[in-house]
Amino acid sequence: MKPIIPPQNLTELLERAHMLAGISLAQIAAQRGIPVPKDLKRDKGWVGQLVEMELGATAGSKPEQDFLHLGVELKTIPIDAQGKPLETTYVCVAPLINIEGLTWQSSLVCHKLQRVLWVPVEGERQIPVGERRIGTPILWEPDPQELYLLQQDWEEIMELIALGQVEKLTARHGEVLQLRPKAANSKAQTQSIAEDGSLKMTNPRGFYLKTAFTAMILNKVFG
DNA sequence: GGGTGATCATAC
DNA sequence: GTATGATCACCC
Repeated sequence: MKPIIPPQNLTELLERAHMLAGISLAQIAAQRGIPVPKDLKRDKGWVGQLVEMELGATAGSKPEQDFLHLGVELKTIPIDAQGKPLETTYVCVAPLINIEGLTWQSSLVCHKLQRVLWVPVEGERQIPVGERRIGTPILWEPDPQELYLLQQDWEEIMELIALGQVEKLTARHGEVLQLRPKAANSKAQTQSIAEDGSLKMTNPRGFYLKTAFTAMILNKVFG
């Protein structure tokens, strides 16, 4: 088994990612001596962590980019036979308190999305997990219009959070970026801002990219 | 069928 | 609880 060392530079990372194109998840898992789950119901992060490992991402639970030294965030994305995303893409947890002075440019969303290596993976449930193949990787940096859309949504959502309206926010807010629950379950609680400016408890939220947005990103290369 | 809200595993 | 990795599954 070859040791997995973090890629030294961007070129090396891209080379590794391109070598995975067309490979099945079972092939990679076998190399690593990792069992393939029968489905992802209880292994929702399995594909992502397998690819992370294979590409030499720094393991850990830090709120940082996967390849900090390269300024790259890694995202696997499940796609259907047409190459369309099957799921929204989780970005990061949403800050609900101590957000005075927080700007788009200083936000975690902005930082993480500065440069993303998208690794498409067949994700239709009818395909056995092990038989699902990895697709062509896409290194993406948001263009001015994409940045504009992201910033608009982020500012609208954060404004409502700051005003104590987090409970009124739904996944329907935002054109490309949405806020949704991100927790062990609906009973999980964290601090948030109340309408009178004091603190209250609410279900933790996370930022997600909507599928129409990620579909556009993938299509820029596909077509 | 698609999208929103809910949930799963794991490390610390 | 918070953070990582996300997909599940129910309701419209």
